[in-house]
Amino acid sequence: MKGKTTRGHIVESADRLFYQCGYEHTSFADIADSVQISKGNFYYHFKSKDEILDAVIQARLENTRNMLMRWEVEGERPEDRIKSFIQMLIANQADIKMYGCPVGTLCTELAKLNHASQAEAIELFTLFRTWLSRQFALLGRDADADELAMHLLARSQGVATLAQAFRDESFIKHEVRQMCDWLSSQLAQTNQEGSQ
Amino acid sequence: MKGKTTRGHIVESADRLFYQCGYEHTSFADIADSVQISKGNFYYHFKSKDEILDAVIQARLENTRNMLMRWEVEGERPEDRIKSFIQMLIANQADIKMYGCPVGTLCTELAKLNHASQAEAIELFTLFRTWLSRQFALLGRDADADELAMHLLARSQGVATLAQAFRDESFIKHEVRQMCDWLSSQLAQTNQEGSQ
DNA sequence: GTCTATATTTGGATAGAC
DNA sequence: GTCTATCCAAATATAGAC
Repeated sequence: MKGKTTRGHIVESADRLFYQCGYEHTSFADIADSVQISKGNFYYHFKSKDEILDAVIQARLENTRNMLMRWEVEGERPEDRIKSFIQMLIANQADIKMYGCPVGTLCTELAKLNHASQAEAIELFTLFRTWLSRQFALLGRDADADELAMHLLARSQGVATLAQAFRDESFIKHEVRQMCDWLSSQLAQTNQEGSQ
Repeated sequence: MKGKTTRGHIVESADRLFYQCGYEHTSFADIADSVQISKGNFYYHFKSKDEILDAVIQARLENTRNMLMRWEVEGERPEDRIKSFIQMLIANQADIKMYGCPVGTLCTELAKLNHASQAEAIELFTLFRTWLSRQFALLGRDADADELAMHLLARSQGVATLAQAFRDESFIKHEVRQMCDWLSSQLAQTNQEGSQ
């Protein structure tokens, strides 16, 4: 969709390069090469590198919102939807093994740069956080829904960081199983409390 | 100790700046300013920026080895020593909130740069991994000692990443309590199996 | 809208005086 | 061992032709 216009191509390539090589390490020349346009043409579409970053983050936000809506529709019960989140680690394991989590690594980098778009990047985390929190609330865990959401987010971040450091996909699979077990135990706990 | 010589000062300042601002984003000028020497003097002590990074990683490796040996001496039982690891998140919570985990963020950055010193940085993770694994083995969990070690490492990485993104120290405290609970449940499981 | 050419700045690195 | 001066390459950004 986005890829049809030159601007769309730029955002698409920048998105991938920022993920694979980092924001600061990716130069205009890299993006220009990738999109097959001249460096000069660039500035017709964006005033600065920061503007490209903004566009990339906005695109990621939109993609994430769409994905969460899809999960919401496709998953019958809240626990099925939470499983969609956990399974994302499996679906993207090849990329995660090579480049880590696109959200976590971007937030980490922007924090060190003290970059103006930090807040926007963190909003990516917030999308998952509030969505997961809502699913847990639907399961009757209103009281600690946000804590459960943050716990699950943290688990997936840790898995991504170590899977990348040790270049280990089997670790992802192993931890995903444990996260599913954890979810089941939380459901059991919920049902137990609900029946009291 | 290291801080007495100019070389030591450079490594010390570079270590802090690499942690707070990232390796690539930290320039020679930044380090020179911090150490209060001229940029030229620099090259008497190191041939390149990469060499400084190597020195920083070696210093961190040594500091980590010393810390692990200290924990080994100070902690009576293996579970006490593992608690030392978990408590590290509390001891360093102010820094973690601002800059994340020094090991995780360095490994993540070097991976994106595809930097030659990646392997050395990952060795920092390996130190914790093998040390934790040994503690779990001492608890009689030889079979899954490494998995337990990786699980704990991942948990702490995830906590650091999210605590930094959301600038939230209370999240660290909350998750540390849960990690201690998890450790207790693992000990219970171990004792149960041991008595069968 | 896209190109080439170029200005400007920064950062890593060297030379040589002291 | 430390300094100043300088070189060189890379990266962001601009100007202006087509």
